[in-house]
Amino acid sequence: MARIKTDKNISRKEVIVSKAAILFREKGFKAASMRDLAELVGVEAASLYNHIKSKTDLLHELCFSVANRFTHKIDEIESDPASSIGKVEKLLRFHINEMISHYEEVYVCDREWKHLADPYLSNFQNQRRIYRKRFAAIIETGIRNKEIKKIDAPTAVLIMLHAISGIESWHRSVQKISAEELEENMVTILVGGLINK
Amino acid sequence: MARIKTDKNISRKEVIVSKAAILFREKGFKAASMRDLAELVGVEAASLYNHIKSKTDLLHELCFSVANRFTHKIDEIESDPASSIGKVEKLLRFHINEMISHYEEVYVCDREWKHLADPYLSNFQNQRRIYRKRFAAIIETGIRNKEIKKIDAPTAVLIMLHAISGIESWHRSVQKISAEELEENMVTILVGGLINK
DNA sequence: AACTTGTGCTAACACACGTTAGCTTCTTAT
DNA sequence: ATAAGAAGCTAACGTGTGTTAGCACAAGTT
Repeated sequence: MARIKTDKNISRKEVIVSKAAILFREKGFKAASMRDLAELVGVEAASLYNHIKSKTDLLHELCFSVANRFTHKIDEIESDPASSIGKVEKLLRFHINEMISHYEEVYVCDREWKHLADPYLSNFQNQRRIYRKRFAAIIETGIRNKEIKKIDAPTAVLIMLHAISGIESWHRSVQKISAEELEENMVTILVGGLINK
Repeated sequence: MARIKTDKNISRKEVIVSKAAILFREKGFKAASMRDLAELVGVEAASLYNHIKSKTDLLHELCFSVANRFTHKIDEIESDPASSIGKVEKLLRFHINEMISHYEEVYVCDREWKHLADPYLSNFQNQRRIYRKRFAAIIETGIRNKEIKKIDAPTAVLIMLHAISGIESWHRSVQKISAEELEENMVTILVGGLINK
């Protein structure tokens, strides 16, 4: 009889959720089976249900924990006395670091949210839409300030957010530059592409 | 008895493949069932097999037709007497236009290739790796020429390619800027982020 | 020590999936 | 008109899926 190993302060459910992130990232939500997950956790599939409600629930858990982190960060940044370009850079660096250090969860949230079920799906889409609007608003302020080139702000947001998800390829590459170098390169190119002049 | 409608010069198989692109884009490869596809085509699921070999085969078809278009384009651009930055811009514009006008196929190729089966999977990964190296090589030449900032070329490639896949969000947004504006904005930001001063 | 709760197991269900077999019907060429 | 091939249908297969029921053992509490 195999027990799920837990360190102090980490519930068995949390262990399952984080293993699920790894599995969903690797295979995709639909292609990952509960039996796969059970094997990864070291237990029989049915045993998982002592800790979780359903497979979809795992996805909820992952998606909203990530989404909430970003929402809190943009709250913080909006009330930060920095220039617009400074705010953009801060947000960008936050995204990059999240993608580097919480790779699996962020990636799964990014790519697999489509498989959420209503009402979570609508909630998620809403939260996402609002986040992007707030991000775009920061850029628009920068454009009015002449800090930022005259560009379409939603397009700029879309470029940034998707460019960041490219860190997935960095994670899987064999010859990696360091995380710090990666961050600096991304900021140089992306912020460099926005700055007026 | 419902027949698959075909215009001149479009085989029934091609109709199925292009409907598959739409479906796979919307639901993801694994979540899309052959019965879904059949309904979209206007026929019973079993009837599809008079025209195609398997579900996976549809994915092969899609992925390689897209990948080959990009391979041919980079062949063409490499032997083009343009500056490095000019080459990058041309390739970037090609990607953007492909993503705009062959949305479903390009998107599916981008996101669902993981579900290819060997040996196609290895072939695809190989082709992709080589393509990215060639793209990076163009950028590296530009860096040596001082046309392009001193950055990590593979990172620049990764940013560009992923930024482009953000056009997905543009497609699904209600208030769209025009395709031309989108292209110009993306080029401004991305090429602008590379140019040395 | 006794009891309660938590955690695991095996077995099984109901269902959805990709695909095949076998037959019918429509289209086309002789 | 008829034969041949293309394209459709229904029925069914085997398999893998998420999940539940029912039971056994372990841990924690009184």
